[in-house]
Amino acid sequence: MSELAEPKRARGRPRKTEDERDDGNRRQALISAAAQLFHRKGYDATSTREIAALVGMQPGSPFYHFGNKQDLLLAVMVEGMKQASQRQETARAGLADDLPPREQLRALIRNQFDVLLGPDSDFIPVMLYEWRSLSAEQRQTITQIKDDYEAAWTPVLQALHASGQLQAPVQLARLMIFGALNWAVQWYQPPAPKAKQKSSPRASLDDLTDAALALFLRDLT
Amino acid sequence: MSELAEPKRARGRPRKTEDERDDGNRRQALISAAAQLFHRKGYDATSTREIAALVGMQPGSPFYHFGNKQDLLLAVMVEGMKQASQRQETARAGLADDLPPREQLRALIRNQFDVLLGPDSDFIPVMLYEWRSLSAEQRQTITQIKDDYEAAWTPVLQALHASGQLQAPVQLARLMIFGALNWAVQWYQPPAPKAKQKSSPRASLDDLTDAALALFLRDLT
DNA sequence: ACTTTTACCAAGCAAACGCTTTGCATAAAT
DNA sequence: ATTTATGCAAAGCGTTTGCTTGGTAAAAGT
Repeated sequence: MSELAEPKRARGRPRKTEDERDDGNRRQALISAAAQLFHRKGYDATSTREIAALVGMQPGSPFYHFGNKQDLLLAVMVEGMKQASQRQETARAGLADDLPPREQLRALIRNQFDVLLGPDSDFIPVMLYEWRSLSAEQRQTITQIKDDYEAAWTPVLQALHASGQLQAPVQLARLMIFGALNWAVQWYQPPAPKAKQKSSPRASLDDLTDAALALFLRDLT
Repeated sequence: MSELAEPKRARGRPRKTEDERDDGNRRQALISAAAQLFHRKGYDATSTREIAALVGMQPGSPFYHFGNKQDLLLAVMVEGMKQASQRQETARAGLADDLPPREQLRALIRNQFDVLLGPDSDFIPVMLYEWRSLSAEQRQTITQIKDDYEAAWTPVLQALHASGQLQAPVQLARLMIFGALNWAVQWYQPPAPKAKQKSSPRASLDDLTDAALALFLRDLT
């Protein structure tokens, strides 16, 4: 038998007053929540209901902001690449042009570790490990953005190759270097400040950067 | 209206005759099919029905051989690691012990590329990119096997570090090297034998091995 | 000859999923 | 003051999914 429809009055959800308006940032909240969950559990293992719950919405409401789940995934990746490109651009702008290529590479690597492993670093790992779930056209979109991002590395690597500090062919070297860095998402755990660190003292992002440079480059002494 | 139940007689599925018996290898067929699909589409995006269909079974039948889908995933990974360990062991056995460490590393890297990118190389990529879908205990199982596999690299890297050919700290170097190699799953496309190769001539696995050695090691001339 | 085990098929269940639809409260625009 | 647009809530629809259950033909064991 059907239950009697109880009089649905406004429940305890706090209504927004006029001074705490959101403009467009409920959409941003959805993107952030999706990035978190996609990173922790993966795209397929995350339901749109979970994302909605994390921002305090009802199960169907995210589909007002995004046509479907895939579009939300794409938005996460685009947002991540936008941030990463901005960071990389400001990092490169902060360096003198005549700085030795080794130091330019150091800055690029350090920035990449920050984007991959630093605080609020859910977006890029999602892009790296969930792009299979995009449609073909969406894939092309982010591939283009990613290629632009990675293109900034090539001249630096070419300079290092010309000076003999980098021996491997530049294009393959670039792919392998990105592999070495991006793979850190799989194993890196940030150093625990107050822990005893008895067995394996965890490395900082600066330590990783030093190790990467030592691995890829030979110094010309 | 419900359709009339048509008399269900045995349909055209070919019954196995006695001389084409399978013994235990229907289970193996399931593992292989699962490895293929998990590699192409990912674990979550692959249904057990697809796996069953690929080996010619009915949707419920795989659960006779495996308790659930996760167990099948674990079986794929264990099978892959068993093969990889065997290959690595025979590759190491084929080398003289006093071979220069650089050549030992070359053999290890070449074997890893084979396992990752060679023919029938679905198992290890699945292990590398789908381990999140395992339960905690299952993860521990394959982590142990993987650690054993990777442990073989440490003495070689230590020898290279001692001789000055490898500058980075050994443990971080190992992680980054595996990253560089494993990442190739994301971008490598085998060379097309008859293609024109006008834009980017695709590299062979030997080329990749040479590039990796050139990237990581400095020769002592 | 009889029983047990193996390896499935055939059918379907319950839950979860992505997504749609309708409606309503608020704010902005006219 | 009235209309329009925005940003969801509420409810649910249809499909897909992992998995179960009951049966059965063939092989293996006794």
